[in-house]
Order: sequence, then C-alpha cells, then structure tokens
Amino acid sequence: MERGFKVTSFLSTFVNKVDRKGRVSVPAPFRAALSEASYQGVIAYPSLADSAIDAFGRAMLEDLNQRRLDKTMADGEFEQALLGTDNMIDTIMAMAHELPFDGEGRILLPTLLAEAAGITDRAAFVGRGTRFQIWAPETFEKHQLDAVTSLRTRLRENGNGT
Amino acid sequence: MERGFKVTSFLSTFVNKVDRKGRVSVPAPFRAALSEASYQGVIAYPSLADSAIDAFGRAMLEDLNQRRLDKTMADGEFEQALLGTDNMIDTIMAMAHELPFDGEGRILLPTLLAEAAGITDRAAFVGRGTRFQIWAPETFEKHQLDAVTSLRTRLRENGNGT
DNA sequence: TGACAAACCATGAAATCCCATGATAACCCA
DNA sequence: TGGGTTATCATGGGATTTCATGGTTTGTCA
Repeated sequence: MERGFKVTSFLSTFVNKVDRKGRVSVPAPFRAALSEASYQGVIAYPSLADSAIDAFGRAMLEDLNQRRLDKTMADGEFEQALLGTDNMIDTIMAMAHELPFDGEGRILLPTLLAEAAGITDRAAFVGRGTRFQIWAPETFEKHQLDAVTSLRTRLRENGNGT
Repeated sequence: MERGFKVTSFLSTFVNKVDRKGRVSVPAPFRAALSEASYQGVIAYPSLADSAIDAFGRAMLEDLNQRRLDKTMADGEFEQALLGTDNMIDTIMAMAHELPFDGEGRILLPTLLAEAAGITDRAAFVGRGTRFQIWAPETFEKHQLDAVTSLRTRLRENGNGT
C-alpha cells in the first residue's frame, strides 16, 4: 500500500518528569523517529480506548485527512467535504492538540489531556509501533500487568496468542 | 492529487471571549494556517448540519468552486455551469459572510451567525481539519461528548480502531 | 449628525526561548 | 578490558515574546 509518509517506529517505555510548568521531555528515541519530519512536534488526543493520551507525528494526520478528502472529492461528493458528517476523523480533529518541541525536545502537556490520562508529576511514554501513548505511570503499570496476564492465560488455554 | 493548500490546517478546540462589540480573537494557530492567503480573514456561514457556524479560508472556497466547475464540464452539463441551478454550494455562497481580521486577529461575528449558533459571550473554535466551526461552548461540549461516547461504543463492539 | 465599523493603543497572563546543571550513557585509548 | 573523557539527555529557572482582551479614537456611511 502506498503511503505518503515514512512509517516511523516507537518502541519501549520511558518515564519522564512533568515540571511545574507542565513540560515533559519526549524520549530521545521517539524524537529521533520524527526527526526528518518538517513539523517538529507531535499530535496528541485523549485515547478512545484507554485512559491515556494517543500520539503520533503530523505526517500520520495529514495522511488521514488526505485519504478522507480524496475519497469524498473523487466521488464528487463535495457536499460531504462541507457538511462533515460527524465521523471519527472530525471528532478526533476537535480533540487533537499540536504539541511542538521546544529547544530541548520537550512538549507542554495541555491540562485537558493530562487530566484525561490522570497525569500529574510523571508521564510514561509507551511505544506502540506507528504511534505511542502517554500514561500516568501507575495506571500504565496496572494496565500492562493485566494485559500480560490475560495474554499468558490465553496462550496456555489455546496455545495461540492471536 | 494536487491541492493548493495544506490538508490539515485546523486542529483542536479553543474557547475565546466575545466582547461587547461582538469581536472574537481567531485562535493564533488558525490564523497561522491562513496567513499565506491574499485575503486575511475567513468565510463563514450557518452550518447546515449543526447548530454552529462553519468556516474556512478563501483557498478552500475557490477549490470547491473549481472542482464543481470541472465536474459539471466533464459531465457535459454546461447548462448547469451557466445557469447555476440551486445546489448546495450556491446556497452556501449566498449565506456566506466574509469576515476580515482586524489588526489583532479578531473577527466581528455578524448577529445573524451568532444567533444561529446560540453564541453570546464565549465562542468555541473547533478544528475540523480542512475547515473549522464556531460553537457556543456549552452546546459544543454536549455534542462532542455524544460523539466520543458513540465512538467508544462502536470501538468496543467492533474491536476496530482505524 | 448619529450609529456603527475600522484602526490604534494598552495590558496582564501565558507560552516560548535561552542558558545552566547534573546524571547517565557512549566513546576512546592505553 | 578498564578507567577516564566526552557527548547526550533530562531537568530547572529566568528572560522574552506572543497572544487574547479591553478600551479609545478616528473614519465612514446613512
């Protein structure tokens, strides 16, 4: 499948401090994955599935909108482009924040996002392949433990982890 | 497909005050997205789908008109192109207001538009990717909550997050 | 000449930039 | 391979700029 951007990879988990001003360092490896992008920063919004923040590079966002726009335009459905029937992308656009890096590679966590994820003084950056998440460390630890346990159980029962 | 403007110009939600004269600051990030246009301001009209104001830059308007023309010409519908039968784009053009920025990046909300959206003293600027909307904050909050809730439900049922 | 809109100017709060520091990890050479 | 040196990186705080907001004055059209 043709994609308009390079597939970046986010791996592993890093816990960083949130300072008094609400700033957090994005882990250097994550920044490196985005270093070639024209926009230096990340797009973030409250995860729909977890009590966390979902994030990725701007390229991913452009791709999403481009696809939608191309589709409606190709069908001659300009009206769709104007009406914006309330689909997922529209809803996410409204919640999404553009978080540019400062000179030191930090981002400023918007209060709304921090609260949605229950983040106060520390933030866990969790790699998820093409995107990553930001959790309150304690919340993530529990979540991860549950995930691992249920995977192990399933493996033992089915001998199959898919 | 080549397009003359960036696909994702408007992101996130900003709530600003409407002063006694009916002026509101357009969020700086939105202004930045329009900064290269020759016309410094926005096009706005009452949304046909929501209780809100729909808005975008001139580039979008011209793009739409161009596309419509291309399509009708391609279909051999010259008559339509000339006569301009009453389609959605025509209807919208008739309702649309041109709202120029003042020196500080504010626009003056026409009473008609403000009333249509139920806006009084505060206005929520909601990014929708290629365009944006202006809502009464309370109305939008409800609307967004509904959208997110139904998305979450759908996610849980389908197990499909794309 | 009166009402309204546009340009102009002022201000406080918040975001951004810039520099400093300590800790850790990578490196290099004997 | 060990031990010291250097580079990277997370973190903190102060200085500076941006930005939203409010008011005043000037211009314009009915």
